[in-house]
Amino acid sequence: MKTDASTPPPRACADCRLRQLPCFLPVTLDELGFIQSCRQTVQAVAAGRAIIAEHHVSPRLYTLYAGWAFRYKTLADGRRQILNFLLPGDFIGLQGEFTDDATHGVEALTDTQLCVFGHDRLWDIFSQQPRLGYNVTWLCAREEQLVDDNLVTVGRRAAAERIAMLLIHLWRRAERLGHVDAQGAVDFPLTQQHIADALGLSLVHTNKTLRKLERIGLHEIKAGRLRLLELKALERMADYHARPMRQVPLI
Amino acid sequence: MKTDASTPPPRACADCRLRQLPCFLPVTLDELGFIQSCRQTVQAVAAGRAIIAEHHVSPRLYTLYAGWAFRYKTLADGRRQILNFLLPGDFIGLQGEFTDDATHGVEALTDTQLCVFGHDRLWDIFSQQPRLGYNVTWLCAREEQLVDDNLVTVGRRAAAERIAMLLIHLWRRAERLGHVDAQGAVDFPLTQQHIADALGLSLVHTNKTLRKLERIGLHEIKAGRLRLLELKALERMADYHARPMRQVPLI
DNA sequence: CGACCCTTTGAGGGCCGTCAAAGGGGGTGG
DNA sequence: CCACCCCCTTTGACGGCCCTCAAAGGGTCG
Repeated sequence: MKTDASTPPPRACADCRLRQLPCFLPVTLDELGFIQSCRQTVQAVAAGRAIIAEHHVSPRLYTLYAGWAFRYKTLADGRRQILNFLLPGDFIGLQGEFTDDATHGVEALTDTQLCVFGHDRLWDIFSQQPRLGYNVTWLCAREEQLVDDNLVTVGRRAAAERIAMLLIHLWRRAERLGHVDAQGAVDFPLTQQHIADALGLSLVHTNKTLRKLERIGLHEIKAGRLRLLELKALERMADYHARPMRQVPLI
Repeated sequence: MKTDASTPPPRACADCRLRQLPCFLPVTLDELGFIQSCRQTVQAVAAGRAIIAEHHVSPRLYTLYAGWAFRYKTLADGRRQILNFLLPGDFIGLQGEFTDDATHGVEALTDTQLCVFGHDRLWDIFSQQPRLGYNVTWLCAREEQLVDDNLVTVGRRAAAERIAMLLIHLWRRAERLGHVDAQGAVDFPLTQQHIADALGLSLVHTNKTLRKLERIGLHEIKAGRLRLLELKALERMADYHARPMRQVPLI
């Protein structure tokens, strides 16, 4: 039902468990071989450790194979903003390709497994496999959408609306990946501090608002798993509009 | 000194006034010819009119040739969030390529001139001119950075810090394009409502904060032009860190 | 000259931030 | 196996930043 973050990606991309999920675009055998030739190595990063350190340029690109991570930025005095969460299949490190100073950090939220690509292969992707280049752009545009959405949430929604939004959003992303169990629950590894940092709220107010939503029976977070008990009510509260699910690329 | 929004782009891309600016990456003659062959037509959009209507999928891509615009999203009850501002050279419409529902609107802030590309040419760019495909990704990643920065601002900065951030940011972008006059002023076509919508503030509070910064002499907005009188103080207030200026692609 | 948009200022209140402290749960070491 | 510790969660108190409501002033265009 879920991808085990302790199992590294298989040696052959053809055996990749992610690729077997219906939410990812199929690739040709040729493209698959090319992707595998780009894959430098495999790497495990433990929960709480940096995948890309803030203010450091990473010479690598990654595909998140298993586990959750997040992109973030911090101000000089320590205030932190989480930009978006990364789930299996997400591509990491593209921003570093086009700027001299690394702009944000990436941290593992759970234990993670990563497929590692040398950044010098990025140009090879575009020049040798145009369709994969197109897909890289696709992934980039898709990540920008996530940030767009989060910006609207942080800029214009009240605390309860923000939390409703985040819960629905993450639940849906986990659902796509087949992580929903028979009880309608998904793994939910965020602490309330993560939620606060993603939503532009304080920890205390995040806790009070979460408890309020839970008390009126909209959702339940128990033992690191999230269930949405009143999806419609949450969607109404957040002004959430489901997007049609569409296959996305996987590099 | 500034690009006149009433002058349409020249017939030949080789005569493009934007391309003569040092902030844009040079292209080969071959690429230039290709870009011109992709350019369907030219379009003027008056201040306040939609370039891409919210909730409509645009079958077109644009390069903003002259004038300012902005991307935004609105909630059902009318609350609006501006995601980022668009200045000459920015590429518009990429998100629409990869999702079924259009996710955001684009509105002209001033009178604008646009170069129009059919969206069916996007694939041609990747397949026939890999380097231009790479550049499209570059532009996409760069726009995401803008949204990242704005998200940090809205999520974690206080009102005065947000405003300082926006003023510096927009001034710098205009400077890159050579829009600074001898008095250190740039065109600044935003209303306070735009500033409020970009920063997640109310109009009233935006006004009061702007006046406060102006009263202590940090900046001046007069006759639609902005001057930064105390750049260092503004940067300290905003925790702003200048990024090295680097040439960017122009499609 | 009136209409409309944008700016400006005041008053009052509520949402959310900070400070403070206790409770719970899992891991580690004695 | 128990004790301790650390991290995360939870709750209360209080204050301030920012929101809403309201209304007047200025500039431009028809």
